[in-house]
Amino acid sequence: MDRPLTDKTPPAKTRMARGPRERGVDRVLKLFSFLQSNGGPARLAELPHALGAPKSTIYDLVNILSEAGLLEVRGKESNVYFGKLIYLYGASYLRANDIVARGREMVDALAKETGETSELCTRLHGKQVIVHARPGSRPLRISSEIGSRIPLPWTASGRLMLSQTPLAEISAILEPEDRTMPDGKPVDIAAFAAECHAHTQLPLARTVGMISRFTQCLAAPITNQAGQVEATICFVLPIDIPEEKMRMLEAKLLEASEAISLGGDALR
Amino acid sequence: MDRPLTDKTPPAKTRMARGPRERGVDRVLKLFSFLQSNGGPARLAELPHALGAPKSTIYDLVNILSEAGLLEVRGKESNVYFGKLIYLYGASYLRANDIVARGREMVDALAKETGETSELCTRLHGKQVIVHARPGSRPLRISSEIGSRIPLPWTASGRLMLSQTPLAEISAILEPEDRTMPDGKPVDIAAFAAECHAHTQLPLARTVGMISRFTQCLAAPITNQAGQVEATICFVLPIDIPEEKMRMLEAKLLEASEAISLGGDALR
DNA sequence: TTGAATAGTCTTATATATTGGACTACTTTC
DNA sequence: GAAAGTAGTCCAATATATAAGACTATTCAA
Repeated sequence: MDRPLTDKTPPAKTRMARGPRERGVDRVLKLFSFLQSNGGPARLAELPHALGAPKSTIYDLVNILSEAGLLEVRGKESNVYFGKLIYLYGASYLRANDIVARGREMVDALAKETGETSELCTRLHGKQVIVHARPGSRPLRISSEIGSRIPLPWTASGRLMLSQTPLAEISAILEPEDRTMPDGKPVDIAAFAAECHAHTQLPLARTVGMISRFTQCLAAPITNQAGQVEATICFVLPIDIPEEKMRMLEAKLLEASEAISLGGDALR
Repeated sequence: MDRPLTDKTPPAKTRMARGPRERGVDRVLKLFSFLQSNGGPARLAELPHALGAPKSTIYDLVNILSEAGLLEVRGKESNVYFGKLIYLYGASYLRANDIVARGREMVDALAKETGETSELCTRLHGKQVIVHARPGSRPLRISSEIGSRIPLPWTASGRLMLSQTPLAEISAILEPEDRTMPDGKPVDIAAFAAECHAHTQLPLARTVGMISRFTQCLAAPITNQAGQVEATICFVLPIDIPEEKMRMLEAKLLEASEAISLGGDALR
């Protein structure tokens, strides 16, 4: 959905170390996180420095993880990246979450049908994550990398995903880093929460020129059986789209949203 | 490719514990492995018993992992399964390994075009793994779950994936559990290695009635830039397929194999 | 309601994983 | 070929994560 100013996935937060030694599991989480934000393989020898971790620890853990298949180490440069096994686990996730599976297909269909960039988003802590995206057929491609994370207040989807969340919880969810708008202004949490809650009755959300001056975003919720917003589908559009086409896209999106959502229609 | 007698993914091996306490990382690996072989969410309270691990450890680790997003804990039953983040990491793997990405597409295309069940396989230790599969249009569907693991000696793909591997290494790769054929007979490693090496010159591999009496498998290698067999594409077919159609399928498969492989054509 | 079973939390001790750093092996540079 | 740098291995010490188990909370049955 709404697109980031930069495609570079931000470094991503992990729990702070509380002493001179750090848990193996935490090191692994940071390693994964680093690899993803790196966007590709990293040299094994670089990792200790990049992660602020001792050489011995990293060499040990990479050994274990690559032996298991979660990581792969390649070439004489010892390039480290995610391995087959993690891919298979990801596939298991997909099989178990058909909302996501069906959402993906819907995104593809919408993009193909309308020619507009379409995305499937979810929430991870205080950010939305682009889970799947299909660029439209416009000459100027507005693309966001899969996996890129954007603070919830920056996006239309974010408002939908928090539409059922009470103020206090919203406040708890948003990390300090998620409380600044793209233009640098701080987020007024109360006002933001109000915007979110407005969408309890209003399935479509729209933000205009929020992340980029020249784009707008139109989003619809996908709800699970319990009626909670689990994900959103959205279009990323140029701001100057004709009124009529806009209507059409809104209709399509609503239709898609209803087709995928699993009932309990809290958002009508 | 070749299909398993049972769809149930086997428990999968992990490094043995060497004392009264076990490393956190190892517990995590076992947990992941268990979840996958379980085929779906498991109750949190069951996990300590299922993994032979202390309650406190598992509760602790699941907390960390679910907070990170690698696992998700749902409902009042506390059902534990893979989370969004692991899916995103899997997607990163896919982006970095376009052999797999293109192989998937090819499998879909082949299945659609020929109506036969088609699969993409890789190797993980002594087993092959089905990375992607598309069932054919036959009334009797021969399906293998994505992620299911089959000992290399049971499959045509296995022979291709070991075609460049020296006997000693093959012997090291095959775990005890991978050295028994479906009918219970032990694998003659030397003979098996010879079969594998035969495929250095011969791109197509075929096994008839090996896993199931009524099916055969036809496989072709996918090589990386270094000319190593990284994966295979294959058809799973009934044994009684007409000679003529067989020829056609062989041609298709060869063509596909050449289209995807990244050169260094060690296998001609 | 009581009782029993199941699920989850918290604390404390000790077995060991993490760490620093010395050492080796390998590359690159001059 | 020597020197300097880079990559990887190995070992021993101690900070702490794992584990045991007591405890609390919740669910279910009668």
